[in-house]
This record gives sequence, C-alpha cells and structure tokens, in this order.
Amino acid sequence: MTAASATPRQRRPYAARVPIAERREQLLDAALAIIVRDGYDAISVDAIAREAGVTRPVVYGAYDGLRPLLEALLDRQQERALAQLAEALPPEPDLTDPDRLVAETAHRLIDVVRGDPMTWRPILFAPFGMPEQVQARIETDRQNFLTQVTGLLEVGLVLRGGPKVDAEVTAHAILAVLEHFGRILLAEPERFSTERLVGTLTTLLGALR
Amino acid sequence: MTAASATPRQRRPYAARVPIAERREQLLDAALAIIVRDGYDAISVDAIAREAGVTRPVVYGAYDGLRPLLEALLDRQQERALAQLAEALPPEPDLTDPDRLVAETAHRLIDVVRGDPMTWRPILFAPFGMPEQVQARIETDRQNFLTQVTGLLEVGLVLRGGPKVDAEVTAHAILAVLEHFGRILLAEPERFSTERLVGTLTTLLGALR
DNA sequence: ACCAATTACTACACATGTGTAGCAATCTTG
DNA sequence: CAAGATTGCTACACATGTGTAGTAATTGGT
Repeated sequence: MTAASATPRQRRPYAARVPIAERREQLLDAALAIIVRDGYDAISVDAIAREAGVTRPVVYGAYDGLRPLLEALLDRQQERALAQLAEALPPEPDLTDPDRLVAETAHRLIDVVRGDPMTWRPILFAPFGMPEQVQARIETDRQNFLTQVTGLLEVGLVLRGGPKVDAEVTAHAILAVLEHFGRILLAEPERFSTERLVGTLTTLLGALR
Repeated sequence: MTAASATPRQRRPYAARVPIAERREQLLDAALAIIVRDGYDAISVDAIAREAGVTRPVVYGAYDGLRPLLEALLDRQQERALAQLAEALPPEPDLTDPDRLVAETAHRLIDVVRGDPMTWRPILFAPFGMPEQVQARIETDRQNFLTQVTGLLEVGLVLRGGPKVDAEVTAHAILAVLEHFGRILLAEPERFSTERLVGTLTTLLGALR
C-alpha cells in the first residue's frame, strides 16, 4: 500500500465559499460566457461548473439542473434586454418630425447593442437552433416589439405622408434590418460605424415619399 | 441456461442492401430530416443511423464519421441552394425597368424557397449556433450574393435616379429583408402570401425617390 | 479558540454517444 | 446452385455527461 500512497490524489483546493444567491449569479455568468465563446452546443452542467471553477454538485446545489439554470439565465437576460430597449425607445415619441425620431432612436438602439454585447450577441445571433422554450420567449418579445412598430408605422406614415403600405409586413422588414444591423455591428464594429448605419437608414427613409 | 435461451435476442432484420453511393444519399437525407425536425443539437451518428433504419457501422462504412458526413451534406445542400438561386436570378437583367426586375426576381426567389423547404429552412433559420465550418460556408455565399447585389444597386440606383446611398450597407439591408421574408414565409405560409410580400417590396421600392 | 451550520468535494451508478473487430446474412457471378 | 464478394449486424471498450449520497473543509458566532 506504500506505493499507492505515493499518489495520494491531493484534494482539489476549495473554491471560495459564496452565499447561494451570489453563486447563482456567478453560474449564470459562466453559462453566458460559454454560450458567447463556444456556442449553445457547448453548454452542460459540467462545462458550467468548470467555467465557474467549482464542481458539479455546487451547480446542482444552486439549480435543479441544466434546464432550470438556463431558464433563469433566460429570465435575467430577457430582463436586461427589455430594460435596455425601454431606455432606448423614446418615452414620448415626437411625431411631428418622424424622420428625426427614427434616426435618433436607431442611434440609441445601436449604442445599446454596442454597450452590452454579452447580452445582445446571443439574442441577435442565435435565436434559432436553441431550445424551443428560448425561441418561444424571444419570439414573444419580438412580436411585442413588432406590434409597437406596426402601430407607430400606421400613425407615422399617415402623418408624414408616406406611401400606403402593408404595415405588418413593413414592420417585419424594418425589424429585420435593425436586427441585421445589430449583427454586422457586433461582427465588424469598426467597419460598420454607428454613423454609417444611421446615415443609411436616414437616407433611405428620407427617400421614401 | 435454459431460462436464458428463452429470450434469444432475435437478430435485427437486415435492412435492404444498398450500394454505397445510394446509401450515402440516404444518410444525407436522414441527417437533413433530423436537422429540420429536431434541430442541430439532435444530430449524431447514432441518430442518423436510427433515422435511416440501419446500425452505426453502416454509417461508418459510408463516411468516416459525423464531421465528414455533415461536410458532405453541406456540400450537397449548398450546391442545391446555389443552383436554385442561379435559376431564380435573371440571367440578363433588364436594367431599363429596375422596379419590375426587382419584383419579378423577388417573386421567383420566394417561389424557390416555398418549393424546397427542406433545403431552405436550415439555411434561413439556423445560420448560427452551427459548427463554425458551416457558418463560414454560408457566410461566404452570402458575401458573394451581397457583392452582386451591391454591384446591381450601384448601377441600378444611378440609372433609376434613386437617392445616393451607401451601397454596401443598403445591400445588407435588402438581403436581411429577403432572408427574413423567407423565414416568415416558411413559418406562416398562408399568412404571408407571395403576393403580399412582393407587393410590399414593390410599394416600398416605388416610393424610393 | 471552538463548534455548528454552511458550503464544497469525492466517488459512484447510470445514460448516451463513439469507433472498431469479428461474425452473419445477402447478393452476384460463373 | 454454390462460392466469393459485399454489405449489414452484434458486441465491446472507451469517452463524456447526469444526478446523488456521503464526507470533508470552511466560516461565523459564541
């Protein structure tokens, strides 16, 4: 047995002891980091534990498994995203100058995305290929936003004297452009400056008569 | 041992014997079906074998593993998609009537997507969250298409007397709209008819002055 | 400085997927 | 209709991930 005791499998050093609430946040951060860095396929309780520098039972102590953890992450990120969106959207839209309104709103939206890529990258880049639950959640928020845009469009286009268009389909188109701008912004931040993107939007909008 | 022989683990009935080339196609079909039905996360050699009604060694006989198989699938689907695209794009664009040209091209593109959802669903719905290699491939094709559109835009907008815009960013916007239309088309075919989508495009384009 | 509560770790049983060696069935050709 | 070639199946060893019981370290209050 003396030979066996030569390698006493030294115990892993204890990770810092942390109250459970804080640990939960830390685990969500770890999960998000994995998603952003390695993609959704790489997520597992094991990977999250490794990323956070703890062992799996610690994760199971904080959440009842991968599904609930991701659910919590989704809650948190959704809350963050919606809060940032609410801050970027104008509280009292000044409909007397719609073009300016759109330009400034777009500018703020772009800054929001640029300011918190960890939150927006997964939302903009991976709405598909994710668990159904996640997709459904994002889709609901999208629909809400879409409805708002559709409403604004209907009012705005009339006030502004634009063409008569299918407001719903147009809202889809606008949202698609905004989302894609968010993506190319995150992918090549220096190539697609805020000014360039807002400028194009402004020009296109201004040409709509 | 008599008790054990009561359940002689009856041999699995042999799957139809198939020459290797045909088997390969069949396996690619099985993989595609899984991706469309259950998402990329559900892909494994095991799942493909099950889907095709054979055992894993059969898969390993046809391909050297999951990676090469998916590579082959990517090749095939890319070829199909590009062929369909080439057929839908006008060989000799009639630049004297750009609006009409755009409308008819859009119409054909929509029909192409509607006509082969198995091919287009993964391309339109899952460019992200997929293996890097796949993303890279799709991104390359996108860039090509983007370059073409950018070129057409530069010529077309001048001939047509449209506004002076950033052609590259505008091309991104157009492509984003087309892709999103493809998605909502596949998601709710009856809600978003071809006419509705093309109509909106035509109206918006007509209003650009 | 100690003890109890809290928190973290080890170790195990199980599940699913990978890749391969060796055997069994089927098909083809003479 | 009988080999031989071809194709498919079974069974195994291994790898990675899940979830949990039991044990050990840490920490805050006395």
